[in-house]
Amino acid sequence: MISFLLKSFMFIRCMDKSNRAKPPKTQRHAEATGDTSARDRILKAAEQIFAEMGFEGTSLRQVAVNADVPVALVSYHFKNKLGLYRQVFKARDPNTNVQRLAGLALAETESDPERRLEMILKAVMMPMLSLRNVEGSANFGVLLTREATDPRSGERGIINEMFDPIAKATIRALKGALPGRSDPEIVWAFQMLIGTMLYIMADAGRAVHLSGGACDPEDVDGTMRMILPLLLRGIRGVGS
Amino acid sequence: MISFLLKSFMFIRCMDKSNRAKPPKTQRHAEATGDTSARDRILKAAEQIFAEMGFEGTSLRQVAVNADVPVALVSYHFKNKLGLYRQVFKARDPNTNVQRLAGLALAETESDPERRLEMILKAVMMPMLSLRNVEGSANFGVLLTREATDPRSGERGIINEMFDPIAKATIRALKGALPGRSDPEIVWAFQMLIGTMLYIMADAGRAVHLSGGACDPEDVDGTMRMILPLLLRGIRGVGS
DNA sequence: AAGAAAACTGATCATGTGTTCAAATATTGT
DNA sequence: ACAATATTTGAACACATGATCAGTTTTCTT
Repeated sequence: MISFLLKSFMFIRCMDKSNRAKPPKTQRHAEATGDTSARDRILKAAEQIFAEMGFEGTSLRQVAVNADVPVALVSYHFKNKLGLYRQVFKARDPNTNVQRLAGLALAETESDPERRLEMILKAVMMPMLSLRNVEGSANFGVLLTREATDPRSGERGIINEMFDPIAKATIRALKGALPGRSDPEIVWAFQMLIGTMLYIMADAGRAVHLSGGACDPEDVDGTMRMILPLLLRGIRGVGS
Repeated sequence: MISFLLKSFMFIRCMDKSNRAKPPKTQRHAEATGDTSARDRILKAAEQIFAEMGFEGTSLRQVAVNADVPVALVSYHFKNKLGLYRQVFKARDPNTNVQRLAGLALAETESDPERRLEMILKAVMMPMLSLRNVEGSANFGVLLTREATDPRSGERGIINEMFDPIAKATIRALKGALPGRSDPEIVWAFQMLIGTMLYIMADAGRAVHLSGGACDPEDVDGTMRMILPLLLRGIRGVGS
């Protein structure tokens, strides 16, 4: 009788496990077999929920359910809710910022100042905007916009830690491409660039709504074709 | 003995009350005497905390403490956390949007298209940016930026309900001031305008940080002097 | 002055939160 | 094969949350 109950329990437990998207394996085994490790699944789920609900609005239990792991495993891998949050950014950091720095380096080689400025803007915006089209990366732009406009972001220090290098490199590049401009002019131009980019990344249908469908941030190429001349003309200015 | 205990209790209770910043009065009495009513104090405290902590991160208890009222009073006046949130926006709506519509109407009377476009941009941006300098209003810009970039904003409907009129009026004005431009061009220009404005409003020291102190959004006039030409040149375009 | 309505208050509820812990299981290095 | 280490698991904790309610006080109306 007891064994029957045990078997029933095991069966139910087994069924429950089998409902999981992917059988849970340890990290190293997962890497070997090509499966996503539990750690990666947590990160992926966290990115999505953090983007949708914000830092405070996200519950670790919801993350755990979406990642198909028990809650305690989140704390084991990332110690804290804040630790998980920071790791989500850390995981995205290299991919986008390396692309940007490479683009900026390319721009430096362009002698025509007209085209040089355009390349700088493209180098900064493209790696971010095109995340919308990369499988499973669509949420990061929203998350980044949240963090960049959150007053409590300073305490977490993520923006300063992770985006100061690319920000300063961009400002330096702009200064090189726009000789004669004052430093404040350059920084404000940079702020306009970032503000516009963030707003587009966070857009959840407002552009479509206001334009009757003509403007859609999902269409990265179309968006760039329209927004780049606007920023370019504004930053380049009348005379130069 | 019982009366002694009662008196002690009353005394403690009285002391507790006397610690409150302002003696709580009912709404009508408060209006008559010029004091801030409990309802207004709740709204004011809510705006500040919603801005700092976000919708999910805000606790009604914290709002109640800052407003110096018992928690239950918040639910009494605003039914819900969401009800409170919506009322914070409703309370700010007329002041800013009336100013903007008035500014747009003024711009319509300007015949010089050059100056007309400048007046439109000023009409849209100034009422928002200058909130930073209005006593007790500094937080609303941050709150609005949060809401405008929150994916869950659609469910609440605040942005669509409250800013569609001014958005469409602005787009109409831009279209009038920029004949020959396609509709998508106009909408993307509008998005750049709003994105830049929101990012500046939400700025919590990043502009100062990147510019070494030269760029400070707190200085509304200085900010407008720098950011307006950038947007103007971008939107106006080369030919016109 | 008296009754009606509005404003206020403290207590309580069910629920969900982040985090911790000891025990079980799997993987690795020797 | 064995010990050491890394990962996984369920249960539990202490605490905060939004919301509700009955009862009191204040204000308004007549």
